[in-house]
Amino acid sequence: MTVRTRISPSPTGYFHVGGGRTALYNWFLARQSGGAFILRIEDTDQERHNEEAVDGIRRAMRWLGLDWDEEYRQSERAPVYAAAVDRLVGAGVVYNCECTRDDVAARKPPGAPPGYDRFCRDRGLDPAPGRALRFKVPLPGSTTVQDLIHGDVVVDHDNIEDFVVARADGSALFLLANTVDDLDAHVTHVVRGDDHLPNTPKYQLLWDALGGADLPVFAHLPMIVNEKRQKLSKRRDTDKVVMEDYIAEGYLPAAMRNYLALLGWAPGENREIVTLEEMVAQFALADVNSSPAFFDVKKLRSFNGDYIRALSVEEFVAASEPFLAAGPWPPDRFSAETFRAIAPEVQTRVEVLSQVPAMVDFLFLANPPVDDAAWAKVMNADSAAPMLDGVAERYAACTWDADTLHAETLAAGEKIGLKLGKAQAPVRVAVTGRTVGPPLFESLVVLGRDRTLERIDAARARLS
RNA sequence: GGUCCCAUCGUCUAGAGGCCUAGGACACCACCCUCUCAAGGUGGCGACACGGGUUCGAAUCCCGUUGGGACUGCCA
Repeated sequence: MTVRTRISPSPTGYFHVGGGRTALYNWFLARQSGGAFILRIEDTDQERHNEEAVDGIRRAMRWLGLDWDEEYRQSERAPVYAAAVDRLVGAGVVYNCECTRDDVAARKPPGAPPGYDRFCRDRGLDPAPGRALRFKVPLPGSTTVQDLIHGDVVVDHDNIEDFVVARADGSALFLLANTVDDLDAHVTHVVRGDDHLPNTPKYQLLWDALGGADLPVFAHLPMIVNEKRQKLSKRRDTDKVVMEDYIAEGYLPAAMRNYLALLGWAPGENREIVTLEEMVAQFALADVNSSPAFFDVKKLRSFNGDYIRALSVEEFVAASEPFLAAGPWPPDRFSAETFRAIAPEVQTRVEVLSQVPAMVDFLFLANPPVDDAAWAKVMNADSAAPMLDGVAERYAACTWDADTLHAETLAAGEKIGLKLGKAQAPVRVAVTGRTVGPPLFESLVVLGRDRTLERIDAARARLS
């Protein structure tokens, strides 16, 4: 039996990191077995879905490096669902219901549990406008979900309401469309968030009613949660949930993939940074945890830093390009060659690519802004002035390489009783505008003698 | 409220009854390296929710308690 897995996002907003992990696991399963991975856009709710989101899903999936073999849109499959509804009607497992939410609530004593009270179950209502179709949950009975992650979950039918299968206008609801699609597409593994676990008995009931043979294998993934241990949601956690935001911030797909894969699964042998190939080879649903995992952006950043440092300089330069293109300098002042010269120093100093421009802006801005706090901290007239005077004189005449600049700066500092650590600070602020940044002497080499001297003069003038 | 799920350092996890004095990673702290900041190196802090069983032996199995979460739409 060939493995067939699917990811079935609903295009109501941008692609979610939780969806990313679900997609990743499904993709692992398909790729490790030569099976198929299906993208199914669940847009049966015409009201809420939006087309831009569909593109966003595809973009995010491609960015993650997840390719799919088949793609479906539920909105294009209405006739298939209509046929399924007919089969259910024919089998006598559904009934028409005219109750509104308010009707049901009015019938119940205050404080009673919500859920449909099966009022219309035996009324034998004919189809008519305003009447939805409900599934007649077999009573008595119980359904067992055999879940690879949670084990056997048994639910008594008394606790399953007669859920709506088709709207009054005849259109299919999530549960029906979802089940029919899995049946039609011969999906073998349903791997999704465990927020769907309570739906699964209904899914199984429908599967049987539709004449499905072997059920798919189920694996309900633990939720990815926020610091309050609530499931990550677009509304509550907008700042950390949207995949596109991470793309924009300069995370590497490989780092995101690796981090996501580790949320609920571990490759073993105390290893964390693992290649895609290793993950595909070693991933197993049986090894997935059952408890929720906090989405820790700090750890993600750390992973990203690791991945950035593992890049070759050429790869780093290429990955930085879009962020450089959006830098705060006029485009004509940017030089790829200059960036390439300092790139190895930048590479060990950023955790996300969006930090790159600020590391090198002093090279491409005519007048880099001077940070006020930095200026206040190191530009005290007593030592800064003589220091700047000293290096100005020495830099004007010396050989322009890092070793010489290092020696000259050291000497200028010693002359006024400063160690290099203290001595370099005013020079750094004068030239780069900041107290921190890439190594000073390498930076000066790349900047060039003329501009270095100009900036030292300007700072010196401002000092007096 | 009802149903269901979950419970190892702050966080992600290793752990399938003796290998556990509970391992790794992120974060944090200290030190080393060092022109700043990083990176790198070394070390440190830090957990089996609680109570009962079962067993010669339990983080691991069972029951209960407590605590968290999901679901509870003619949304998906």
